[in-house]
Amino acid sequence: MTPRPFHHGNLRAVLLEQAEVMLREGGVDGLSLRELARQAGVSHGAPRSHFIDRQALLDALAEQGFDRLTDQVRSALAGAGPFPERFRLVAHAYVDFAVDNAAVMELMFATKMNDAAGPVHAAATRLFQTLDEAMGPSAAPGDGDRDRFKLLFAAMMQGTATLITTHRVTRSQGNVLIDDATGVLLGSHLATSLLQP
Amino acid sequence: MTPRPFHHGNLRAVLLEQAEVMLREGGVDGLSLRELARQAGVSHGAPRSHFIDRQALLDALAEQGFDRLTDQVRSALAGAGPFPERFRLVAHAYVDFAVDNAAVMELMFATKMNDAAGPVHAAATRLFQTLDEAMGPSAAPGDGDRDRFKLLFAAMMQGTATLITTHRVTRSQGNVLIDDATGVLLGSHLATSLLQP
DNA sequence: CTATTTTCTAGACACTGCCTAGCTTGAACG
DNA sequence: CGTTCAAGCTAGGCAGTGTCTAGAAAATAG
Repeated sequence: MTPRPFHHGNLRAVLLEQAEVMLREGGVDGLSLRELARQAGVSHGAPRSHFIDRQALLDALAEQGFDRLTDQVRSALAGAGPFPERFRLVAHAYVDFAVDNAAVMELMFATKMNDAAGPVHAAATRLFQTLDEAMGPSAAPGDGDRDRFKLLFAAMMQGTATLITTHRVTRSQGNVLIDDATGVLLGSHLATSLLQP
Repeated sequence: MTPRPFHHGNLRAVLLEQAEVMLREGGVDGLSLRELARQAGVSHGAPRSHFIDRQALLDALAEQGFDRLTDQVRSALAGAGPFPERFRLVAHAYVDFAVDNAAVMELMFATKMNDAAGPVHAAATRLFQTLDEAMGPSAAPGDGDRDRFKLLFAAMMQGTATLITTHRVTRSQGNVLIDDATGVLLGSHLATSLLQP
């Protein structure tokens, strides 16, 4: 057996990758730093060089989650056509991510992540900016209706995702819910300024 | 010092009460069975007679949370006047609870609570039924629009609550959001069957 | 009064996160 | 090229946790 080199080389990346697997299988509680080190073939203290805390690991996972969700929304937006359809696609992309990554979503929207500073909140802000882009070019900066519409849309997606991941609603019911939500939102008076720029 | 009697008498109730205090102060992670036993003045194994698991304790707290939220919604409904106002009051009651009991809400809507059986899910169902009553008497059983409206309303409240508790939105922004949401929902075509029974 | 069941105690075990001291290695620098 | 130096890793230890067990104490039932 060739002994593993002392320096792993890219331990951090491996840990993050394995951590997400563990997260998916055993939830947040099932994520142990020591077990993670064991699977990576390093000593139990090794992860500390890359993540000062267990919470630091969770933060990194949450940040990664926000970035991936942002990418998913962006790519849904890339192949989007006429205007009302854009929101349907974005909403479905959002909820799809939430369903496929329920454990990560739980990290992303944990009350722990409350410090407005920090990379996690920054990643969340990036996601919000992407949602902003979905609404097309801003007519006037500080558009009140526009911001309120965005929050409404975000709340709708997040709420729907929660209802599905907590099994309060089936997946297909969730799809109907998304379509209803986007339909209702786009039919509201808050959307008029977006539809007629 | 008079020694505490061997039998505590109502340990379960005391544990639940103290657990909620600990939950509020230190979050889910800060809730320790041993510390709980210490505060109650019993041995570390005592809680096991009432909660087989740590998870069983969390389940009980979640169930209690659902019941309290249901009560809060009910009492908001009790003093409600004209129709459109009912939803505003219910939504505010819901979100108020979520803000004041963020840690408990996290338990209530954790992905762990996924078994459709069990008292937690039952308590959640009771909450949903209460939401149903908020819509007034059902015209026809199995009203599709009615159910879709209910889900839309639930998703809206839950999403708004999440946005606030995760500090993505301030409390006052949240209040605007709730009013916007109820306004938009009640102006939608899904609400027509409710407004004209 | 006795038998049984519930409630609690006390000890043990495996496991966890975190801290510390020290070894190994790659890289920077004179 | 040789020497520092910092980063990455090991290994041991500590306090704390959840869970299991055997058994004592008390309430309850017969």
